[in-house]
Amino acid sequence: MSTSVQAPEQAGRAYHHGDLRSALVCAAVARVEEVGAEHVSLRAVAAEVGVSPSAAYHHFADKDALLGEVAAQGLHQLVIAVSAEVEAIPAGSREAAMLRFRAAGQAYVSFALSHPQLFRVAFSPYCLEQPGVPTTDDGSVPVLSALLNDLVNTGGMNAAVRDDSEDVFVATLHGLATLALQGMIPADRVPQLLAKVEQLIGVNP
Amino acid sequence: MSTSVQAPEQAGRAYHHGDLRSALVCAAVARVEEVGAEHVSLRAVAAEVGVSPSAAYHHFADKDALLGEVAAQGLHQLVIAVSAEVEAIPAGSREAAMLRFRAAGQAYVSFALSHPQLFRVAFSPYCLEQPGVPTTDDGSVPVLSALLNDLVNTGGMNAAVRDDSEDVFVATLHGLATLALQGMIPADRVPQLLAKVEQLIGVNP
DNA sequence: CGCTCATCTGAACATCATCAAGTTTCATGG
DNA sequence: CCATGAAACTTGATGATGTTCAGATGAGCG
Repeated sequence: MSTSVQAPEQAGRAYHHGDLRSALVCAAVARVEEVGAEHVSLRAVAAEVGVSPSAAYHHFADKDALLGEVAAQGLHQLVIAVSAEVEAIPAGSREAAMLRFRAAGQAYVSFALSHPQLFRVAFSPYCLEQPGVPTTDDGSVPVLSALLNDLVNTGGMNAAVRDDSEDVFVATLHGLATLALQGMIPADRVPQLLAKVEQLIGVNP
Repeated sequence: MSTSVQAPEQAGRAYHHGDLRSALVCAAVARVEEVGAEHVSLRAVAAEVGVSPSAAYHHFADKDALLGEVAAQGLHQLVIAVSAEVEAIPAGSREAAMLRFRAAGQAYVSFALSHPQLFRVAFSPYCLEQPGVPTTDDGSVPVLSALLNDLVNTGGMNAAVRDDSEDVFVATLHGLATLALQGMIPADRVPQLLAKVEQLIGVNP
């Protein structure tokens, strides 16, 4: 459940060198998930870590920069979550490729619904101010790109269809997740809609 | 460009009855578009209208409620913008239905790209706290629902395909708009992708 | 003319982001 | 082993912010 950002080794210890930067990001992520990015205060985050508010300014230019890191973390965790579900299914056959594809879609939406605030901040303006975030060329979610390659290679998808399908698929997935989060699409219809997407996009059973 | 929310009739006039509530929402919308919802201050909005900060509390429970109204306004303006583009094309023939369908998609994305901050706040948690916002049954964007009906009626789309296609189409549209806004899909690829979506969703030329 | 009520103001409070200056801690080289 | 300097953190302060509340103000009604 936790990721690359670690809490300090020993609690209660005086910090100074125990990688405060990561600890702050970690606490900020937690706080964002609790109350949403718009209600997070720098001071509360610092207090949770047991440090004075100004300490944060030795690691981040301002509050927005901290939230930018949270956004990057959110994107990262999303990729991790999707990858984990996909890689839990051994690759190889065409059937496997399809199962992995399906798992990716479900994992994407599941992540959004189980970490709503983190998902939201990951696609907020905060992550725009952030360098090193996966952009277009990188593919918004590289895992998905790889999955489509697998599908094509194992014959589960027509190669000619692939290129445009990638962005469309990613967009649909993201839209479903967002609208479901917003309550504009009932969450229980999502699996059915995902199946429909598969069919439309040209995944051959 | 402006919508149902009006500025007071005469500038410089003492308010007191000139519909402060609407004026505040209007100013808040402007402020959101300038600096983004996360950087809007209640005080600045009040000042822009020429009123003391506390006056706002006679019309809104708190700042979040004001931003909730802004979110609702954003959704409303989105619907208006899409409707306007669609209705600029006279209905009737099958070809017209298709053109209208295409116009709707383009209008949706255009609105997102030209009013990024307003679009974002419209699909933020703020509008969840808001009653009377179009939800599932209403259809997230009712215009789109009507458009699909037209397509089916004029033979531009198979009726059997329609039902699931609606949510998928809306989701894809929304995903495209969101990711384009985020820079995760190049804006200049959007028209091409919209065409692809049309084809996938089963619009018959 | 005077009453009343919703509307708005003023001043106040707690909290917030941010910064300048001081203080602690640590690693390092003599 | 200890002085030295840089980096990490704290203290204290400043101005802006959200929010509250007691009162002023003005409109409409009797």
